[in-house]
Formats: sequence, structure tokens, C-alpha cells
Amino acid sequence: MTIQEAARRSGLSAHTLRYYERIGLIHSVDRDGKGHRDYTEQDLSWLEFLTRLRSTGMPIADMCRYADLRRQGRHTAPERQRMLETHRVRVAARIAELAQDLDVLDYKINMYKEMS
Amino acid sequence: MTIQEAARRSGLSAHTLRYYERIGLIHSVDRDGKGHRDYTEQDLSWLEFLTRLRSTGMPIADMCRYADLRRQGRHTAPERQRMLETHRVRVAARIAELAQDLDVLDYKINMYKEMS
DNA sequence: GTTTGACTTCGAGTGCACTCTAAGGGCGAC
DNA sequence: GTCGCCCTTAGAGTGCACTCGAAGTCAAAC
Repeated sequence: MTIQEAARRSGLSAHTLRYYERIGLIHSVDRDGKGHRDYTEQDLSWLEFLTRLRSTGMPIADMCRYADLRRQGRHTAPERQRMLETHRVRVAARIAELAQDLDVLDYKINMYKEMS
Repeated sequence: MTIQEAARRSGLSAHTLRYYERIGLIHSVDRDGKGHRDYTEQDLSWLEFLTRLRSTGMPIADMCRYADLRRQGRHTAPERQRMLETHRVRVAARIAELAQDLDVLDYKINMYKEMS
């Protein structure tokens, strides 16, 4: 599929897709006869996963590391697993923090409600 | 209390405290005889709340708006309440998104576990 | 009395993650 | 054939939220 289609489906801009490829987050997207990028469904799934990692606040550098390990093949699976597990802890902590913040927000909102 | 003490207790750096004051997030901290900042407990509570707003991803510009309304007095309470309610919706949505991301992460980690 | 160290202001610099521009190529529609 | 549009690359620019540096003041420590 074209870069526009991939952009539409991934929710990223075409600029960002090229940027991700340039920094090695996506490895060598196929080109068609005109030299234009031609994304596969696999590329899309990978992008979707990358988007989740980003959404959870993983730095681009770490994502590059993960992508790189993935390209190196099966024997890097344990390290990839460790990366995800470490990240999982961070995400869970972040959710807990936000839940606390939400409580404070509710408390404040309630104060405003009682004022009026 | 001194800026160092306020930094220690708020978890922000002295640089950041000066920056927050400069952009109007904290209004006119008292100065002692030497012209040095002298933070009060109220300043600290306000900073703590600001920190929560930041932690939940409120942009600095919105925080400035909120701080500005607060300075204008009691009659801005309804608008401040609306701001917090709008923000509350965003934070709740963010938590839901992260929870989903966490599920995907767990799914992936499980795949690695089954592989080995 | 001079060195140390914390403070002041103002403005410049940093890091991250994009985001856009410039310059050029290819192709279908009119 | 030329207009419009989408694509390519490489590199520069942007926005946010800090973060730091320079230059100067002041008071206590040695």
C-alpha cells in the first residue's frame, strides 16, 4: 500500500513514516517500480505495535534498540522480553500515578462544586 | 524557606522554580532582606498541585491560564472548575488508553514466555 | 580581606520527537 | 505538452519544557 494509505491506517503522518524508516524503526520498506514505498500488512502491524510503545512513553532510542534486536533474529528474544517486562513495570507505575492524580483532581473539582 | 529547600520539597529544580515564576505560574514569591526568594507553605501546596497538573500532561500554557484565573479571584471559580473537569476527562481517557496498551504489552510478553 | 558559595536576572542552549522545506522525478488528465 | 499532484532524499526548522551559563551581589567562614 502507498505511504498515504499507511499513514491513514497507522494514524502517523507520511513525514513520520519516512522519519521512522530513516532512524531504523522500520527496516527497508519495499519499493514499487517508481521507487515509491509499498507497505505490507506486516509493516502495518509492526507500526501499530510501535505506536503503542510510543503511546506508553517508551523513548524512540529504546524502540530503535528493540527493532534492532528483532532484526537480529530469534536468539535476541530473551532480551526483547526483558525490555518489554521492564517497560511494563513503568507503564503500570504510570497508571497508578495517574489514578492518584485523578483522585486529587476529583477532590479539587468537588471543592469547586461545594463552593457554588 | 529558601529556593533550595523549596526545590527539595517540591521535587523541582531551583532553575525550574525560577522559570515557573518567570512565566507566571507562581505569582510573586516573597523576597527576604537580601532579595532572595522566601517560599511559604502555601507556595509549596500550589507547587504540589501544579506538579500534578504537569504529571497528568496539562500543557504549561493551560496551567498559566489556570494560575491567572486563580489570581483574578473568586469570580473565576466556575471557569477554573470547567478547566479541571475538561482535564479530568482527558486524564481518565489517558488511563484507559494506557490500560489497553498494558494489555497488549502483557500479550506480547506472554508470547515470548511461550516461545521459550 | 579574600575565598566560598548561594543567591539574583536575563538570555541562550538542550533534547526530544517530530515536521517541514527544497529540489527534483514521474505520471495521468486536459 | 504542461499542469497538478504525489512521490523521492537530505537536511533544516519547530515547539515544548526545561536547563544552563554569564555576570554580578552579598554574607559568612577561614
